Amino acid sequence: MDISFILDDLNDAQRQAVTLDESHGLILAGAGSGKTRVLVHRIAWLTKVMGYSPYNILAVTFTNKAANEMRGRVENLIGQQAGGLTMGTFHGIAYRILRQHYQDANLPNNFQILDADDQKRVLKRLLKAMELDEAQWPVKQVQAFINGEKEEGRRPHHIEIGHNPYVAKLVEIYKEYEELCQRGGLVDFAELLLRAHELWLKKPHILGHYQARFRHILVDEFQDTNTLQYAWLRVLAGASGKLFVVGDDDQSIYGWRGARVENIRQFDQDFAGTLMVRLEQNYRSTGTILKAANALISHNDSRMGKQLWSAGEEGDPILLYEAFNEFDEARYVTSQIENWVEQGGQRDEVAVLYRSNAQSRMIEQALMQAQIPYRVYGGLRFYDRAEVKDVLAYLRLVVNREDDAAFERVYNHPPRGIGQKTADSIRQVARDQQISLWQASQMLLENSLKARAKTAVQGFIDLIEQLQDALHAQDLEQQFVKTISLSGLQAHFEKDQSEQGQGRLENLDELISAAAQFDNRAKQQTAAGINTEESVMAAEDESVRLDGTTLIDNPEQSTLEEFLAQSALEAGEQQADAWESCVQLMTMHSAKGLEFPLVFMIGMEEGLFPSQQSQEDASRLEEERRLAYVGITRAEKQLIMTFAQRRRLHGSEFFPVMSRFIKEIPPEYIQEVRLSGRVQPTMEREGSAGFTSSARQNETGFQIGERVSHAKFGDGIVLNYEGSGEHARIHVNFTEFGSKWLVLAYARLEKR
DNA sequence: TGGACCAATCTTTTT
DNA sequence: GATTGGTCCA
Repeated sequence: MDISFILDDLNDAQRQAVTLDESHGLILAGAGSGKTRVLVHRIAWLTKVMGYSPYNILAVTFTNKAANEMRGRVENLIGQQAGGLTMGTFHGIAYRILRQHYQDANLPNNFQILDADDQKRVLKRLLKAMELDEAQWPVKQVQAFINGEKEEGRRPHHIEIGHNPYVAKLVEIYKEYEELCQRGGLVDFAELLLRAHELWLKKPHILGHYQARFRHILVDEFQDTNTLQYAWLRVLAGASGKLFVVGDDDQSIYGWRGARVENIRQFDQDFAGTLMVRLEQNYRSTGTILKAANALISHNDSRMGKQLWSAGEEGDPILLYEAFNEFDEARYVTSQIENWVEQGGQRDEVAVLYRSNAQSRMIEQALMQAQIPYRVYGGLRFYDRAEVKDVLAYLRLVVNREDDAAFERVYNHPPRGIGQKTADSIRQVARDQQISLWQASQMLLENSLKARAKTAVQGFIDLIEQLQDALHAQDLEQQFVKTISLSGLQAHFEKDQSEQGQGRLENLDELISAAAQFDNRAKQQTAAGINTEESVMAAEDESVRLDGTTLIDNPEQSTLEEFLAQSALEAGEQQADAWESCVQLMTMHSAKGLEFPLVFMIGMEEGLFPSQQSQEDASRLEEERRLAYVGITRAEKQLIMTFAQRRRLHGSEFFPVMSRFIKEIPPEYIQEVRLSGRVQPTMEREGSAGFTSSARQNETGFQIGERVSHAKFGDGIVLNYEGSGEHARIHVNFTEFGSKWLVLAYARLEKR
């Protein structure tokens, strides 16, 4: 058999990884070293050469995007056979397993997924019901605690309380939250994994099935796994399954959300007979960029060790620009992008990377002014939008009346006269009786409710019942159309003539067409069902079935339920103006896995990057350094770093120092930019437009050193001023209150 | 019930 | 400084 199509375009290290024998594999894949290629070719090798059925292979990723890309590339390589592979995110796969064995997992068959936002709302309500002060028990912290414990695999009874009353209370909340979710058939993200893990431990025959089935488990971005995911993989692999994990300890940047670099560092100790392969040849960046990256990351201790190299050109030095302030920084970035385009470059070949989202604003303004189209990554994605979630909540309630999270979201949205008091009494009854809000409403209807409230609540109950009837025997698209109109959401948003209201209506239309599309695909899948059935038969054990390819083809689940699950598990791409070539703006975190010919790293300053909060702790600082490493290695041809002498942040002025990460790059790879016609910093003042550097004009009417007085702060001396018009601000050192920046228009300063 | 006003907050984010 | 969440009032 001709296997050249699998091996021909691989380098030695890649080939070694792809052709590993029956052992565990740990592939240390540097940035741009072809890690996806190795995964894809490994799958081809296993199926075409080693003779494994696609049904014996599981490939796990963190994001849907990665899963989709892998599936596409495997299909290109091995064609139709790829359909039999089980591929997906940790959460997606856990979900399918729970669906398949919902009874054994002690879940109702219509259980719903609670996304992070829903979870927060549920917790908020719970804290209120438990009469806990929100200032003392911030929802965010409680949420982080519960998710953190779940991700460590701990239930409330596992947690060591000791004599800590604070922890004791958190555990109590965790416990109540758990009961609430169980009653409502609600499963949050961490719960998906934890339940699946517990299911395996409790039901050996189910575990045995999956262990027998998944002979080879491939994992992408292994450095990002948390404790639970690691345990999950370990249990699944069992004594005979083979793990093939690909990752890069130097690119571990999610420690703050539970990822453990230790998982990749200690892998070969936990899995005997692991063969390690290093992929160090980089196909992305110039020699200079790689050397700079290598030098930077070598400042971290406890690395597994890796040196990226390239057979390509050395390329241009990294450019370093010291801006006067953030305006100047943005202006410089913009002018460089204009140069790039003038010299024949494309706008979408350019990425501007920053540490925190707040930094995008300046760049956006400058790009807008220069009329350069751009796209900002991050922010709300489609299924996260409020109006979309509203519609989904109605449907969730139709599917599962016990879903309190959905009930809370829509019982009075759009407004239908169920006020605070009525809602409170419903919640009270629900809590006292340990029943759902839905049941509590019905109970209240039977006895104590004033006429007006009664009509309102009855109206809502009738609406949901009516919706259910209306949806019966309709296709998915019609179900959404009906829901949007009957719920009153349509009319509600139509009333809003603003741009925002119009946008919401458009999103609802978009949701309808997403539903139509999903339905079509579902029907196609069913039509091709014979094929699927055959392949399922090929699996070794029919006693427990897992449909590996899709969520479809589960007779107990309606298309609507499938759609609801998918919308929770895949928040959806945020729409981009696809037809226009855009400059890409994003955080360094979201840049991981991407590459661009021209990359800017802006705000390279102590306090910003590395961020203030990471300065003290050595391990967090190392993570920041890895983030810088990720940023640098995104660049293919040219890397430009900038920092500013002064920067306005959170409303006040700072004078930052250049980031240590720049100093950690040997100077021979860096070229400092000096602009010939640059305005002297002391002379430079920003007008209200922000990007003109005219000489200082004093529009304030005050002089530096002048004595002034303020109604609240008393007497002081003018230190400085800036801006003009209504943005003009003045810096005053008050005798009693110290120095403050005041907006001149509001301060009503008086001369003394 | 919605608008207006005030206070608190300000890494990074996928599922 | 800008956003967000909460509270207060017509």
